[in-house]
Amino acid sequence: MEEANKKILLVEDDPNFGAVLKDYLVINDFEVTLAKNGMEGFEKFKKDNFDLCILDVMMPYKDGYTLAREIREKNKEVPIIFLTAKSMKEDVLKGYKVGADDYLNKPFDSEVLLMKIKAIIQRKASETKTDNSKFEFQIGKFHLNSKLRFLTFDNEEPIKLSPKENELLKMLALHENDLMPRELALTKIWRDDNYFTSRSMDVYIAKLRKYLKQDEEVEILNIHGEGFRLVVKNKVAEEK
Amino acid sequence: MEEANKKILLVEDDPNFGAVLKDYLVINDFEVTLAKNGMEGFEKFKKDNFDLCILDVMMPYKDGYTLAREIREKNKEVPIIFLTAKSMKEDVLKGYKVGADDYLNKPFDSEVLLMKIKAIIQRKASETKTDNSKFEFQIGKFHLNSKLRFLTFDNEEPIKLSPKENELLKMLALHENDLMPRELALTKIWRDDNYFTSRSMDVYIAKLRKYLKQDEEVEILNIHGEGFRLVVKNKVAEEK
DNA sequence: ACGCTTGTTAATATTTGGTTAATCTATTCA
DNA sequence: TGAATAGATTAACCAAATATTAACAAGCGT
Repeated sequence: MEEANKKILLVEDDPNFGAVLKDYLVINDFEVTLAKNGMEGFEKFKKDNFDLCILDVMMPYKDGYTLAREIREKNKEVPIIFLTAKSMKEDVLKGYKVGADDYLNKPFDSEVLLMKIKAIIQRKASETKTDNSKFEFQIGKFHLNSKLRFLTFDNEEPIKLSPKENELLKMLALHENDLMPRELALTKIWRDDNYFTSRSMDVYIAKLRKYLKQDEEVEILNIHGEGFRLVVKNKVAEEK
Repeated sequence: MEEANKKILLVEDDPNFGAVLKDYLVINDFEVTLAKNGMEGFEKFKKDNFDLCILDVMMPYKDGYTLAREIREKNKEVPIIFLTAKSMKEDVLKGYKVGADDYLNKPFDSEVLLMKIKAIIQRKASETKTDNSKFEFQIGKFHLNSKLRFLTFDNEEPIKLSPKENELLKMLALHENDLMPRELALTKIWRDDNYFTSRSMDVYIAKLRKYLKQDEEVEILNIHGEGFRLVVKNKVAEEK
């Protein structure tokens, strides 16, 4: 996955402290949205997609717990860290009940916060990678299941695909009727772009063509010097 | 889901404190294994399947961080909480680097610990899809009762399955017609993923195939480099 | 100690996957 | 138009993964 900067929603009523903390996080490559109370925090939360929320507990209008509960209603996944000046037991317990991921007493060490943030975000990331997103494709009369590495034509016996065949066909399918740059497949699938991997890729293109020639409507065209194009007749490149 | 008691590995060198904490957790319906140093902790960890590890940082022979690192090598999922007397920043950072889920300074409030435990275990529970409750499966013309470890075909004499045969077949059945990753079975059933356990698993796959070949409709396919797939013909992988 | 079950390791065969080579065709551009 | 470069296709080859059977070791109840 592309390592876009992680977005953090920071809700803190003390403008000085808020600004300092925001700067610190920005310096550490996070994209930070600062809200100065619970109300504003919730509005901003609804308008964007955050990877993490850091909420001050004591705030006017709407305290951190209430905000956390509202956020949880919208999103049961997003990690929440509470900041509090008090270290009262009741508060800590309340925080965990609302579904906090962590808890930090002020004053706290900024490096510790940073570490917690990284730990939490990394944990989420490792959970998300079990996300197999899209793995089924219709290619003319063919059906590709790239998780099971099967290519099925009509009701015939499925063709077993090797990992490379599978990934290459999947990548072509993802660019159906559009250019699939050679370099893309080489860097993503072969993890190296040189003369030999390029020859290897040609071999795989040939294999795929052999499979696909059962269907008149489907073919892999070469775009000289650029890459390949999986053509499915009577269909046009679709936007996403 | 069956609320089996959650298993906690508690590693604490102070025998008094360890015993008290263990009792407290047992009273709160956890199943606690107490180890009095890092060595013992690791041995016990390898022998069982824990839902959570609570590690004291300062211990003779093998400190908490080292132990945590070893545990992480075996299992990247299990939550780890550190206990420490010191509240040195370096220690906290070190803990997070090793992959801690939380951090608690002694003396701490036992209720807070309990809350953290519950929060962490709940989080894991909602992530994991390892369904522990189901124990009866229809596999083509076979019926598997994984509690009694019986595999029945038609009205023939039931086949007794060994624990490993049973768990492996169950795991395949849970993924019927879908990929059952090799690594999943190895980490869950064999608790270790290396060359030898992998060979061992192959042996068990062969045994299961022998049992299953009575039914034409059922077979275990290999997906090279990925895992296995229990195929039941005239059925399709179901979405959830 | 004996037999039985269970699981691991070994030994060996087989299959699969991927790269490279060899040869041939197509495209580009000077 | 004819090198030079890019792509196509088939086959040879090697390494890694899997299959299968057998030998072996540990644990356990009798």
